[in-house]
Amino acid sequence: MNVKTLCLGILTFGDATGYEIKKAFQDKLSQMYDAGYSSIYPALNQLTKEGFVSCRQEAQNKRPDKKVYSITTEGRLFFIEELKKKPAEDKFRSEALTTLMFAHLLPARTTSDLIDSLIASYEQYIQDLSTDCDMKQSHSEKFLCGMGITIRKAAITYMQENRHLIEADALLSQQAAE
Amino acid sequence: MNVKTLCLGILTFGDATGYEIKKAFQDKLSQMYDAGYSSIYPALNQLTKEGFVSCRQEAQNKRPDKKVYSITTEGRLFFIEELKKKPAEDKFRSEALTTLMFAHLLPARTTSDLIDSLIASYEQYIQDLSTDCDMKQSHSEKFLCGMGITIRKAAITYMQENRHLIEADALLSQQAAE
DNA sequence: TACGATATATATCGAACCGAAATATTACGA
DNA sequence: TCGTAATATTTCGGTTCGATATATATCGTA
Repeated sequence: MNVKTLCLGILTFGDATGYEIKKAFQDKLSQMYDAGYSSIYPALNQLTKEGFVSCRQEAQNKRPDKKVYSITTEGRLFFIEELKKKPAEDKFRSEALTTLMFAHLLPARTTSDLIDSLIASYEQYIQDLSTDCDMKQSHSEKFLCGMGITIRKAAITYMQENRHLIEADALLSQQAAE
Repeated sequence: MNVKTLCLGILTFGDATGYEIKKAFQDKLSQMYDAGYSSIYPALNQLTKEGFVSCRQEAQNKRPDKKVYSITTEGRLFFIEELKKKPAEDKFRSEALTTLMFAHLLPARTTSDLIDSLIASYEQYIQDLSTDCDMKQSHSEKFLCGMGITIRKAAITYMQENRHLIEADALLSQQAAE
């Protein structure tokens, strides 16, 4: 599973331009998989060469030509085969939480501020997602959306209940330094 | 924040070889940030050129020379400056959950099996982490470890309580097709 | 004892992916 | 009117990933 394959997957919902595919990544999948233009447009060119999508060019008045992509029968078959393959392990990367491993090198205040702003950004995320989530039509989308909210709520509660572990360390090492 | 910077960070805990740095990524940071040899070794070469680490070569009997890296004063200062920068947004990527967006293209059984094996892999992860977590010395490590466990537990509960949303859809579209 | 698996140790290739910028126009709100 | 957001595509450079190659020691087990 990669960006190329997922472009194909998004086209199973209907024809779309590269720009619209990028929006679909954000609307439908951003919780679980994101992709940028610099991955999507080259992917569409490759898929066209391979015969998995077809492309019709629509001229627009005073805008760049719109290229509308459709999935072909071969593309559909290929995508379903890819779906059946064992998915890769989930990946999570957080620079903010990584920073906490080096709390001993920073002033105690910085550590606390970092946790505060991490909690704040998660709360913001939950708020944005909650309004989105109600508007979703399909059950799958609601499921994924709710998953994103649940995970972040659990993370916030955990941070609030356990931040003292890290903050105590930071204070101690600061006192030792003084 | 990137692999290069984090190699520097790991060296603040003490001298290490590339191989040992890889292990430190797994032991200390795997929850939050992972890196492979193909990122670490070139990073160490660059850091050496830039004067942020020094390298002493230790000959070993019948094994390749061991290159032990130490962080320099400039390296330490540079790392602390990097730590102060605003961290990038957290990133999460799950091919398994992404697959669920295309449940309508797969037989209903496959969807259920997918959720089952996702729950199983999270449970395995929690078990592995729990034993690790008790052995951790520093509070920061315990904090991050606990975070990983908490998030996955929340995800499992959510999936168990809401999987029917997706599974009902899959059954319906299958009946419609028959 | 022989065999396979695991651990130590480094290097590198190609592919995938990301972030940012360039380009050009319309539409909308302050 | 001025700036910002939306529509739409392309591309550059840098980062990262996955896989493979090389070489040896050690440990368990059949």
